[in-house]
Amino acid sequence: MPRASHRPRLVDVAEQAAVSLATASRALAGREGVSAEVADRIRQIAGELGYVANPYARTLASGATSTVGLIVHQIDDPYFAEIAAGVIQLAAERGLLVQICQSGRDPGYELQQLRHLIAQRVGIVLISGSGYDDPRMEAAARAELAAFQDHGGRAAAIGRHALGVDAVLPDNEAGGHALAQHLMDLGHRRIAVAAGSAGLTTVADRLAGVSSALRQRGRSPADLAVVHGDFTRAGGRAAAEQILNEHPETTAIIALNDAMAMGVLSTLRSRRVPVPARMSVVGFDDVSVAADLAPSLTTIRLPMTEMGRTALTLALKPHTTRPRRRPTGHLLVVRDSTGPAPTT
Amino acid sequence: MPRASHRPRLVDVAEQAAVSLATASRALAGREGVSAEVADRIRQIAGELGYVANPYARTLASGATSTVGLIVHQIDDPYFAEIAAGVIQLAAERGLLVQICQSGRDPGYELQQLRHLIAQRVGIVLISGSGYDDPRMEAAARAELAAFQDHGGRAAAIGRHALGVDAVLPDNEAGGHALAQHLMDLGHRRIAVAAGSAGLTTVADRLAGVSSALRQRGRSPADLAVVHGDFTRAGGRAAAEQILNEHPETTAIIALNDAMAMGVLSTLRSRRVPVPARMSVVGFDDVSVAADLAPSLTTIRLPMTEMGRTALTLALKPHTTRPRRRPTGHLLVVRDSTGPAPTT
DNA sequence: AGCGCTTACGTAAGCGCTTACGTACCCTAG
DNA sequence: CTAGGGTACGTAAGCGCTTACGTAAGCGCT
Repeated sequence: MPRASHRPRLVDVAEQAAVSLATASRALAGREGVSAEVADRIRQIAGELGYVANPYARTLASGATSTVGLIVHQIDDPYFAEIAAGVIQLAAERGLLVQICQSGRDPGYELQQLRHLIAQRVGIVLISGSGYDDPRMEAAARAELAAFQDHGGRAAAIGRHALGVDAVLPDNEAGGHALAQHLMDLGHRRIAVAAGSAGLTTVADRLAGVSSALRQRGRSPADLAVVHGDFTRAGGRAAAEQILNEHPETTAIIALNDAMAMGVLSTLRSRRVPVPARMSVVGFDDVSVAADLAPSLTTIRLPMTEMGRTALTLALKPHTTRPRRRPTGHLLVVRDSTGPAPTT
Repeated sequence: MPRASHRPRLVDVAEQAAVSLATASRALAGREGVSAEVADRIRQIAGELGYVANPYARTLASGATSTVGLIVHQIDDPYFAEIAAGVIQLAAERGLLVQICQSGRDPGYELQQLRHLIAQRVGIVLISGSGYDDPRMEAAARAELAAFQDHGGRAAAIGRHALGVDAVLPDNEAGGHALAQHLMDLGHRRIAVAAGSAGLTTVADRLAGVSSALRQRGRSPADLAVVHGDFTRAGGRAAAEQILNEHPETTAIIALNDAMAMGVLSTLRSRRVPVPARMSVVGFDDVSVAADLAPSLTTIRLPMTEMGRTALTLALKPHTTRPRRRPTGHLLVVRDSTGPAPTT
């Protein structure tokens, strides 16, 4: 491990300014108890010396951390990359550092990462990505976060409601509803869903929205062909294969995220199923490539970058007993992957 | 700022084990000078207590940092996201933490981020993304890194040769060469290049490869229509427009990264130019979506995740006077976006 | 028996900050 | 003129670790 180096220390600044350590510290922290002239002089000297406080010493002495830990499923998934971009942006504006961990969609490993971050004394934990339908794990994470907050830490979640912390909540159900409605408006009656792993709450919520839309139109959700797979492009490809084989009458596929939608489009292309002439496809999230696909993807837009910023904003506010909730809103973006149901 | 909390400290472990602080520290660090039985007892007690060393205290005392700072242009660009994934993976295996900064492709801001990371006492700096054709900035960054390494820090770069530090170097020139060759093999004679900003060394290198391939076949690189734009999808769209307007005889477009290639495809689609029947398109990088585009993209595969891992691996090795260089290798991946030149 | 060497551990001095408390000094009120 | 209360600063005690150095015991050797 490398060894940190001989940068100017606070003593150097204090010496130059002919004041004590305490005064220098107060002046640079902008705390009161220092006359304006002295404070100015100290700040100027610090600037000239290129003094930057050693965060390790500062944290050790004060107990106050300025790093935020961010847990994502996979950083190279555009959904999480965009969230991370938002978090990093805002953190940079606030002079905070961001540490990123990948959980790989494994609840056990996620819990481990969470503990690791807390043990590393980050001040803020941001946990993003769908929750898991695994009461033990969720309870453990919840307990961990509660203890963390009891000891002065702050936490916020993105896309998970069951953690007992402030949360940014995408309009999963409403979005699913809007997608199904859009397809029914186009005359589709045989709709299939390419859903992510059954154990993810995001999948359940989006699916619930789809079902409720069907019910609203007097149609039985039981008619819906739901195929589960990984919440990835590969999962989408597999799901599409299965749908084409087992439900050949399908005229529209709802993929529960854009990654799966891309996989679905990929399979349809190789199977020479024209989109949207023969099959309509919709996604969810509106990752930035969605607009550039061929055909461009009809989907639900979620403001991912914004969501990252909001989560950090929440975490920077003081802890409240009742967790705050910030719904994201959503927007149906109609592009070229959807069209009227084939009349055959 | 939150306040860190009452976790077990090393004294607690030492007390329980009835040994001194020093012995406990040594035992947990696995250093010698402790008998096997005592060391075992200490480790066991630490485990029971859930003891995790306070990294701030540890760093302050030892001067050894275990965080690595990673600078990327944009984390939500798949190229960088995949690199980051590799870095984070390996860091997790090694028990290191990763701090990510975005430079937004602005050399000035990048330099600022670099200084910030160093001031924050990270032990390792990883700097990724194309270099800039701005001697002042590059020299400043180089100087900053040299000073950092002189003081015991470690640094590595990904895709930049001029920083005087260990570097992972994508086969930019060879890749460009291979792309041009592939297109010429298909009979294309009117080739245009959708290039990123002229100030990026990556752009220059890839372009040089293209030119050399032309020269090798006895053709003048002057014939090549080169259009510069942002190294993004939007830049690709704009470049394609310009190529279609100003060089209508073009039958193949080389986009110098996949993002631009996606923009190019997008424009071609909206202008109803069939790919590859009327126009072939190639990209560079092979980001994971490239295979799922319509048509799937012929491109040069770079092992981004691997590159991230390699860069960190280099940085974990001791400093050498002569910077190490690790070429990445490359692979031409032929997919559906390229075909024979139209015979008209 | 005495010497030096090694091994296993303890003692204590920091690392560079923050901050509770102490102490001058000045101002105002009585 | 002094008591009381600010204000502006200094003193010093940590924060939780690491590590140079000290020490005592055990060993083999002459």
